[in-house]
Amino acid sequence: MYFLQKIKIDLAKKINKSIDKNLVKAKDFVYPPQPEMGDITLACFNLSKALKKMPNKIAKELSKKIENSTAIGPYLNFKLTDKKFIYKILYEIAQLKKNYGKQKKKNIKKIMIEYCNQNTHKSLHIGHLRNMFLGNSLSKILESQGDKIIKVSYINDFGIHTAQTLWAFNKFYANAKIPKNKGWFLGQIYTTAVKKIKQSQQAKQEIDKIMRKLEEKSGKEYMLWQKTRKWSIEQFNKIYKELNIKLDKTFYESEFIDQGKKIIEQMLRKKILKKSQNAIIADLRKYKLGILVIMRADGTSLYPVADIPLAIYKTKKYKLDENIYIVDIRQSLYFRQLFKLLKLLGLKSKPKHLSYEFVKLPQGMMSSRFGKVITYEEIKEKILKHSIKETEKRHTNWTNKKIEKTALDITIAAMKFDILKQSAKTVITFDLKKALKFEGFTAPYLQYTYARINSILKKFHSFNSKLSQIDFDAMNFQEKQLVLKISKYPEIIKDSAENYEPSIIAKYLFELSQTFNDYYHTTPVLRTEKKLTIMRVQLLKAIAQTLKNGLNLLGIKTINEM
RNA sequence: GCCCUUGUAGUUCAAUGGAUAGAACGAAGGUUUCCUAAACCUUUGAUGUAGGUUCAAUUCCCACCAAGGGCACCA
Repeated sequence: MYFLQKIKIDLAKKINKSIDKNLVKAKDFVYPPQPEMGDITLACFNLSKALKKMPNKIAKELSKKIENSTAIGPYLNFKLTDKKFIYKILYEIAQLKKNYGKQKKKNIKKIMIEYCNQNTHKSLHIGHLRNMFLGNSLSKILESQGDKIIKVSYINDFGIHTAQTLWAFNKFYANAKIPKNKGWFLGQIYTTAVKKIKQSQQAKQEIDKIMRKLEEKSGKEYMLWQKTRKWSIEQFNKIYKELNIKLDKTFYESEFIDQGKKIIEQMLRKKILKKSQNAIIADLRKYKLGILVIMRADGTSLYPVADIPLAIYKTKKYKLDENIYIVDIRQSLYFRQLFKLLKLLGLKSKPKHLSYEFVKLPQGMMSSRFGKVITYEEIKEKILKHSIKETEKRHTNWTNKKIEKTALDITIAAMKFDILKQSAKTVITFDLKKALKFEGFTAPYLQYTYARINSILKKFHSFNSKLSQIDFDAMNFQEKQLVLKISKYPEIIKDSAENYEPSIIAKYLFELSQTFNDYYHTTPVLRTEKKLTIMRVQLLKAIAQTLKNGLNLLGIKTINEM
């Protein structure tokens, strides 16, 4: 257990003893709005009812009985940052290093997280990035809390969109020169397809025909599908590598269709599904979940045909405690319908749709179906270009290779942070102009803070001083505030995991950096008395470690020099 | 029509019923013989409207206004 948590438990015990009732819990302690008020606080309003006393009076009485506490109105404030506290926190971090913030569990759960659900034959855009970044970060965060996480992706390589792209490919790009980035090229074709379909009378029939060929796995169309499918998958793998996203397993829709069709037959016999207007549907109106179409009137498959067998396969093969789907909120009705069908089938699993809001552009909604997207490639190239320029400006003596490597790390970090800093529950308005800003609440700001600390630590040549010999009495107010801030890190991670919100970590790391940068400007670390240098270096090490650990949970690399 | 979100500073976002509603960007001004100025400091400015519950409401409830999303053959 982390030291701050221990302190809260101890304090709660002391207070409960003093009032002779078991009313206060560790989690009742919060932090005062102003650091001068104290390090931790208990609001006495809730005690007021149980003790039948004015909250101000309770606070005042308690402050007399409990050491290091003062009452301000109804609040009972405590000072924590004494020598022992500082030592304990810095010791914890120095011992645990990259494990600082992690939790251990007795009952380890096996949780599958499905994300990175891309469509082949379509553009990969900023909306998909939100999915990837969230999934990547959440798996790391949940893993840090002691559970076993299996990261999987599910590629939709079989929907009608593939037939649409193939249709446009044959019609308008048959003789086109195929560029290097073939996956991106397919995205462009898809956009063309959507436009041309609107203008063409026979398009729908022709596309339906292709779709049937794909279901039959025959003909030139199927061959072309196989070839182009690979283009997309290669593109995805390249992007995952670039973004440092690692998956344990990838499922493909096309691999579950045949199995799905058999299950659909069974479900028809069990009357879970029925025929209506030649299509196969699930009538879920009595559960207030409307109607879900499973198979089209022409006999071709829709998405539940693969989703149902996949869910069964996952649960049985992996023996999951939890099965989490990270998917756009616009599919929340669909997931409720899917989960209901799984339940009707008797599948004992705990599926969870972890939704997040979509990404829009300043001009409005983004939609690959209407060709209004910013692709991954576009964003990356623009930010990278800017990043290279900024890096060159600062390091005229660096080699091109070093500049490019650093600039790429900054670029990926900037993209990830820009998305993750915002709560998953809110719509993101993605503004490329703002994404090119490397100041303020951005990844480069955090990376820069880390690089600065690193630069000091590099210049410090160790005296090999023991933590227990360091004079922490010499710590000033700002330094104590920094220690207090890093002591909160483990509970920030816990909070972020419980709420599935990487944004909590992003905000915390930013605040920590702000406090540090302010400190940096006021206080010399190396050019001062030796004993102060030793003490400050120790503090800096702890801050750097905390920044590194936190950024790692967001999937962001720290940079030693920038 | 039914269901679900969301309205906070010029803009983009915080604040899980608690102390003076915080940041960032923008705008205006300032800091470099001093460990990286991708930094720091100062100024500027906001809870859609009208009620209710509460000792206390940005937060909970109701109505209205506004925006967005989902709802039978896209995923």
